[in-house]
Amino acid sequence: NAKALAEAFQAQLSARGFRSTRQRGVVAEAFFHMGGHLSVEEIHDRIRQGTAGVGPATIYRTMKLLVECEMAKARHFGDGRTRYEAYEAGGHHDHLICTTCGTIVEFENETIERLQEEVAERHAFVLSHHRMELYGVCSACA
Amino acid sequence: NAKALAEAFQAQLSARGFRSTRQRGVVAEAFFHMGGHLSVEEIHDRIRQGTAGVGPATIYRTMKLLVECEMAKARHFGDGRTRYEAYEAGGHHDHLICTTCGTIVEFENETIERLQEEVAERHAFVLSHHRMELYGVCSACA
DNA sequence: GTCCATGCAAACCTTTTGCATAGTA
DNA sequence: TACTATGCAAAAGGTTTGCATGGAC
Repeated sequence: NAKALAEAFQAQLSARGFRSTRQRGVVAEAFFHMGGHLSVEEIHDRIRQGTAGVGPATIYRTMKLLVECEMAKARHFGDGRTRYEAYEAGGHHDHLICTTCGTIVEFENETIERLQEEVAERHAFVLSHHRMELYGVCSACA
Repeated sequence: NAKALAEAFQAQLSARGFRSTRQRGVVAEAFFHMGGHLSVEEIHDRIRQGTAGVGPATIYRTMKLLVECEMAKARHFGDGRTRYEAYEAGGHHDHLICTTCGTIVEFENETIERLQEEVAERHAFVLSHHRMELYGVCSACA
C-alpha cells in the first residue's frame, strides 16, 4: 500500500503547512513501493524509468520532509551515502549486513537494547537513539 | 609514548615496502600524541602549529597507511567526516556520544558482544566486525 | 640514479543552495 | 494573486588523484 502511505504523507504535509505536489507524491510512492534501505540515487533511478521525472534536488528535499513527518528514517552505513528506510512506529530494529553481497537483514533484540540502557546509565548519559550494525558474511556468500 | 609508536609505524612501513619520511613521522606522532577520535582536519591543525608543515593530502594518505599497518582504525560517526583512533590490539570497544557537546566515551560490554554473536548465528551470518554507537546527552549537558 | 612521496590544485562524490520559473492554494 | 516548490546549475564539504618537484634508499 505504497499509495496509501504516499497519501498519508501528503496529508501530513498539508497538516504541517507544506504543499502537496505531484513530485512529492511520486517520490513518496516510489520510496514506499521499493522498500528497503534506499539512497537518493536509487529512488531517482526508479523514478526516471517512469514518464514524469523528478530532479535529484527535489528528492533530497522530499526525503528530508519524509523524515520530518516521521515517515522515514535516515541511516548512514559505511559507504558515504545516506540511505532512507520507512519508519515503523514503535518498532525499532538494527541491521546485519553482508559484506560480500550487501544484503541487509533487520533484527530486533530486546536484551541488547536493555543492556545499552544500562551502559548509558552507568556513564550518566540519557540515551536518545543508537546505531548498531553487525557486519559479516551471510550463508549464501559463505 | 607517541614517539615510540611513530617509530614502530615507520618500521612497519619499511617492512611493507613503503618509505619512511619526515611527514609520515610527523603525522603519526601527532596522531598518537593527541589521542582520541581525530579527523584529518584536527591532525592538520595540530601539525600546522609546528614549524614543519604537512599537506592535508599527505595526512589523508598517511592515515590510510596507519590503518593498513593496523595501527589506526577508521570510524564514521554521523558528522560526515572520517575519524581515526589508535588501534588497540585485542581490545574492542564501542562508543557513547553526547549529542550536545560531542564528547565521546568508550565502553566495552562483553554481554552485548555475545548477544550480537547469537543474533548473527540465528541469521546464519559469520560476523567480521560491528559498529555500535549510543547517542544521548551526558551529565554535564543535561 | 631510480623510483616513491609530497604538495598543490583540480577532480570527485554526495548533498545543499541561489535563483528564475512553474505550480499550489 | 501570493507565496511555495521545482529544476537547474553552481557551491559546499570532505576526500582522492594527476602531475611536476623533492626526497628516500
